[in-house]
Amino acid sequence: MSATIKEVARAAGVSVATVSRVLNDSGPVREETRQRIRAVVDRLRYVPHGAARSLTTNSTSTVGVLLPDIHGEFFSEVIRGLDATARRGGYHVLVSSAHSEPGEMSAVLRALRGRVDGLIVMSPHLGAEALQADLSESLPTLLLNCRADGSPFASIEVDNYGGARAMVRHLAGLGHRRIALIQGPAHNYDAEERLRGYRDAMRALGAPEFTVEGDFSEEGGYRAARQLLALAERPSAIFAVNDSMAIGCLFALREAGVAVPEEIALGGFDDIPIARFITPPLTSVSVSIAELGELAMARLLAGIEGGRNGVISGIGEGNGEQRRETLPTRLVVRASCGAALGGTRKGDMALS
Amino acid sequence: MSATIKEVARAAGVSVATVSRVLNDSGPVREETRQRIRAVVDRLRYVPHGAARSLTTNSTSTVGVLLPDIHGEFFSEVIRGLDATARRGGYHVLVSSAHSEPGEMSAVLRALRGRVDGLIVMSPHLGAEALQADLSESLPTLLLNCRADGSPFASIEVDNYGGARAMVRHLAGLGHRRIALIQGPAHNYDAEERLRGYRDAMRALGAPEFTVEGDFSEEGGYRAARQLLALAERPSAIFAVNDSMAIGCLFALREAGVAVPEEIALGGFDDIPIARFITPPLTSVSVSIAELGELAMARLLAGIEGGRNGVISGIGEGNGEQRRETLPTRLVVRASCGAALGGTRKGDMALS
DNA sequence: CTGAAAGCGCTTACAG
DNA sequence: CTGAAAGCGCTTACAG
Repeated sequence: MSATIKEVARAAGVSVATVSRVLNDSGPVREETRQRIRAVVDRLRYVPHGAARSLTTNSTSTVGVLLPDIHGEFFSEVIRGLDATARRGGYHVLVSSAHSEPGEMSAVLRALRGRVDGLIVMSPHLGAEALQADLSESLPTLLLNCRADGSPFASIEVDNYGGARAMVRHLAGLGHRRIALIQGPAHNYDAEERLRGYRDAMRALGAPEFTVEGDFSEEGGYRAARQLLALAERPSAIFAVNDSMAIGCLFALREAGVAVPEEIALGGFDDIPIARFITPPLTSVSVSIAELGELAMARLLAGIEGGRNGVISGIGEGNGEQRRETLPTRLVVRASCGAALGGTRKGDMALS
Repeated sequence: MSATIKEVARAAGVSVATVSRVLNDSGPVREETRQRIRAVVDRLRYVPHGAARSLTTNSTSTVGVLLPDIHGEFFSEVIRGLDATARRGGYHVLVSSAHSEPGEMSAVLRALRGRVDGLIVMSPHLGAEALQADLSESLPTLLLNCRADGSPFASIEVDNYGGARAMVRHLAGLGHRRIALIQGPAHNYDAEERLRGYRDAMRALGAPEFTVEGDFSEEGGYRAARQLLALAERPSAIFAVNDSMAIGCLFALREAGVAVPEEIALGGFDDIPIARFITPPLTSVSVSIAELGELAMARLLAGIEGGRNGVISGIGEGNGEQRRETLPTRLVVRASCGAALGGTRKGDMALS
């Protein structure tokens, strides 16, 4: 059992009120008293009891983060960004991951009451309206990579649409017309936006659309590639909507003896660290995930602090002034698309 | 603002004590009363206030998880396992990541007081003795992949040593003697254990040791490979102590026109999902990370519940009966080491 | 500058 | 089966 404020007070010969004041730097305290108390605090290794403080201040210094069932780098990176800026702001992060079913999501959201000062919800499966019932406008909330149209909450998302368009245009610029798309999981917002970008770009080019199902996994990319290879008229380029699938696809192409990029050009999305270290290095759309996490947390904390000060924040304050931000992507051209043929790692070219 | 227990009590025409009883299924309540209260709870969407409950029960239903600054799949997987079993047990997870400096670690550990019922600390940089000062024997604590010798806490670790030995022996079995090792970051426990496994195995074979520095990144593997290639007498096999480095290494070999596995055989560690989809597919040591997380959380929760019931648990109960568990690894043989030459994905062979 | 006391929202003996 | 009351460890007006 650790010490309580009462024990500190007794040991320092003061009231708990005074101890509280020096702990929180609130109210005036005689310098000598302050030092005496500080000394006792250190000696007793006293740390205020979180729950007690939460109860009286009605704030928890923690934010809840709900993440879907995601694998790989993305998850790590986004947490890294979220956690770093949370800590800098003096907040803790309560995570809950692997929410594929809506019911689970609801349960967790409920359980968080009184435990968090705000919420970051990443829900590529569920649109904002589906979440609405479980979200409270009185709790600062930020939607991440979520279909957020018409929701009263602020949101941040990656420019999936723009990134996908850029990739298609780049491939088209290299002379490709038969550009196939390996899709992401059904009902996934990121995947759908990338698909939309592809479609619009293809339409603008007057090129034939050409899609095959996928699921964001290497295995899925592999299977999709096999399907494409079985086609009478093969595509001249393949755009996998994430790098994992692009890598699975590349494996299938190599297995089939198809030269990349000579026979089929290849592009991915996400620009995971491994992308530049496969052969040929993978052209991809770069997304700064950690930055996404940082930005999201910064916005949420601003909303929380703003709400505390009665400032209108647009973060679940029910004022309808919900902010919506989009994080830009960047096309990174490497050898897999044929543009940088023979180029080495050093030859990375970035097109904003 | 959400409803409080008092409002529920008033609306149901009972005392708060009775409401509390039905909420917690403690004590007897007339069926009719129970139903009336349940109805009000639902109507008001009442959820008990976490902090208040924590304060009176002196338990938080949350466990803290401290993770080092790790990237990639590992992080996601371990969280997935931890979170899944925590939720199943009715616990929340407070994560804090990116602890590279000891000071940071201390600060976070302090801040967690009164916020968690137990702790999982993954600290490959710091040994248990370094953590000792910041850990309390009165708080159930489990050390993950941490140099835990002589600590009063329970611990779980991956069998890095055994996995590395298995890899070396396998390579040796294929006729290799000049087996180079690409090391992990200095002072990293996992890396050191893998190194130790390599050394012992090489010594047992009477083969010459042969190590070069690395840092667990693709880039580090790339650089290490360049060093090895510059050697007058090149190794005939390279064992990178993680897959990311193996992939960077493979890239360098290919760039230099060295055939894998014909000229140089290659092995990694971790068996990340991508391992089987690179060319050639990577022989690696498989670790079930999600399982590691599940096991760790299960042990911790048992310790927490046990402590609650006064049972001796060996999880930071100060009784010196600290349990130490090791999660086995599995060698997965693919084409990169030359054993499965010409084999396809389907040709994965697993040697326990 | 300092202290006594109320109150945050719960749970839990203790009575009845 | 049910309720009144104490208490968990804090913070914060309110007095002095």
